[in-house]
Amino acid sequence: MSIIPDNKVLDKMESLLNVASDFTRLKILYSISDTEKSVSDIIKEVGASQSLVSHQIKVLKKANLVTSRKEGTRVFYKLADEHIVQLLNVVYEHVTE
Amino acid sequence: MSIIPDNKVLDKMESLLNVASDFTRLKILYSISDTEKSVSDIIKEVGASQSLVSHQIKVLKKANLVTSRKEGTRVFYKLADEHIVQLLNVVYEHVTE
DNA sequence: GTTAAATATGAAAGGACGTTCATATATGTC
DNA sequence: GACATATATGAACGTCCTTTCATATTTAAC
Repeated sequence: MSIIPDNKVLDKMESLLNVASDFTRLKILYSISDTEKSVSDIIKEVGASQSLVSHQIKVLKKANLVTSRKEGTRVFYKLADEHIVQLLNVVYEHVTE
Repeated sequence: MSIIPDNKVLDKMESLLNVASDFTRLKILYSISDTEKSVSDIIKEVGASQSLVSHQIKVLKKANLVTSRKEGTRVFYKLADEHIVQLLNVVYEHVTE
């Protein structure tokens, strides 16, 4: 793995890491890591304001880290794929030794 | 993994991801992922200015992602541990499908 | 159609961050 | 000591981002 990936790949890597590197967004990702959850459930579990959670979910959605499903007035979100969990795990392992 | 880690752990995760989520720093990490390299070698391989590379190495060092060894006027840097490579790999896999 | 609940959006403030430029420090050589 | 090379540091500028506040949109119930 001695070769530096080309700029296009590095750009995408930077974006993904950037999206993941936020306190609130990390909480949201963990909160929906086992099951899909509605926004109000996420708000309760994460303990942040409605507006903040909504804004950050939008960031996660735009980066394709989460997918959504609408049901009445509620919107359910879940992780887009298993890579996210792997990423969280690797980082978790690193910081907890 | 349904439970959200406590704030102390999340803070550390946020920091690690933050440090990793930069174009120049990613390049530096890749550049020393196989062997230790001197700053001047890193500068050549990464293609950034001396000042920028030095500043960003400092960030990596402060976050304990790299370790250094001095030899005369030169300073050699290498990755601090294998978790970093794992992190890069997971992210790389994700963005290249 | 009004009201209430759930979610999304826009603007604005404040701080953090990447980069450049200039300069400093350290080490080796003559 | 003077000089050259390698690396580090500090200040400054512009830009991006997180968060809050206020408001809009959507859907269901009555």
